[in-house]
Amino acid sequence: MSTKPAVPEKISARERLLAAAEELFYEEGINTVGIDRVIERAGVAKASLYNVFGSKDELIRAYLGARHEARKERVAQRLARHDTPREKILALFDDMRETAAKAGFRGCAFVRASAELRGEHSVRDVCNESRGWLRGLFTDLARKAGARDPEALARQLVLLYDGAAVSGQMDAAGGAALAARDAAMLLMKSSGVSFS
Amino acid sequence: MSTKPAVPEKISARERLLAAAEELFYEEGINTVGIDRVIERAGVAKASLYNVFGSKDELIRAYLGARHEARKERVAQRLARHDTPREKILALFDDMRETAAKAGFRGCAFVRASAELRGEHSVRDVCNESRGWLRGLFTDLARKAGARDPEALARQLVLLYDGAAVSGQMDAAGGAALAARDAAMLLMKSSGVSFS
DNA sequence: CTACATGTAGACAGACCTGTCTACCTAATT
DNA sequence: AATTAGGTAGACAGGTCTGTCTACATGTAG
Repeated sequence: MSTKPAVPEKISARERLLAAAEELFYEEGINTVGIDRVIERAGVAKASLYNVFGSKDELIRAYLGARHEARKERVAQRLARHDTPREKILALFDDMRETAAKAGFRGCAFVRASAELRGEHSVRDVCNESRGWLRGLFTDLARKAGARDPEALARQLVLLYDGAAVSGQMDAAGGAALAARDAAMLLMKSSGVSFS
Repeated sequence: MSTKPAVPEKISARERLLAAAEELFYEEGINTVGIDRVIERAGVAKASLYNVFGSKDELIRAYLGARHEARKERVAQRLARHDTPREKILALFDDMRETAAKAGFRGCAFVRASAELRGEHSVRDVCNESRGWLRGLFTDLARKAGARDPEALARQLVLLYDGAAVSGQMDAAGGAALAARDAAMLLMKSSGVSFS
């Protein structure tokens, strides 16, 4: 292990490929976008893609995995800004509101990708991991918030969260995430979560 | 206008194509499935497809339009079984529960199709019509049920409805529509809908 | 009998897809 | 100085895609 350059200067082919895949796959769909367009936007040779990832499927998995990691990071930072579990739950809907308001929002990347897969597929594992993480997070927060039935409340909160993403993908009018936040407050109240 | 045969005996190429498109497009995606597989399953010549529909895009529009009409019909029949607006709203979630429980359920066909389109596309119009109809139906029922803010309640109910469809598409565990129904009851209660 | 609508079968064009391969280049480590 | 890791450029194979076209079959209306 010799000295590695502290500043790599050049962005590696892997990172440029992931960035290009992120833009193109999310915006236009994993089946619609071909390899050629990805390497063109990344400014990378085709051989590099196959050296690094081995196949398009693996590139898709890496793209979704990177999105999952990025969301975990972003959510963790946002949750750290709040103290009570109740506020943290609402913060998740605030995050969705900001995300869905951005230009180019097209809904949940995992739902979109899953819609394009035929039959069983290794890409589905990444989707399941992401969904499990989200549901677990809601369940954990619901329990800490003192909900009578944390699993049941979490399931309902996930419904609202997914619904807000779908509306952001399909409907021209915004505001779905805000409506979801309001509904989440009511459901928490009915579930016995105390109001500070 | 001469006498038309009362019993056509043979199913027209159009109907067989729509039936094949329904199965294949919904199950595997509109981009993934090629024309050749559709005409093979329909047992129809390629020229017939292009004589009747003119293009694959038009076939997709017809497929989604037929789904929209079928859902309107199915929902109308179910709503007719109930008297109060409150029960009719809950019946919509019962319908979703039954639909999502069927083998081969893959989520909302319009959301799935929309996820595969790149940029603006005439297929999106059919999706928007379907979503407008659903939201209008919820709004109408919410108003008749005496909700304080029918538009707001309808928006929340649509969130739950979409969320249930997403969960049915993505998650192995069922029961999402039932959770959505429970949440819908709570939201109605909070919105001032009287309990019979 | 004729004319027409509706259908079948399948070849074909032109484009795009994934994945492999050869040949070359550049910079850092040994 | 030599080696090696990582990258570029692009041709190529084999397949699939949409859409068009020709040629033929069948049944019904006038």
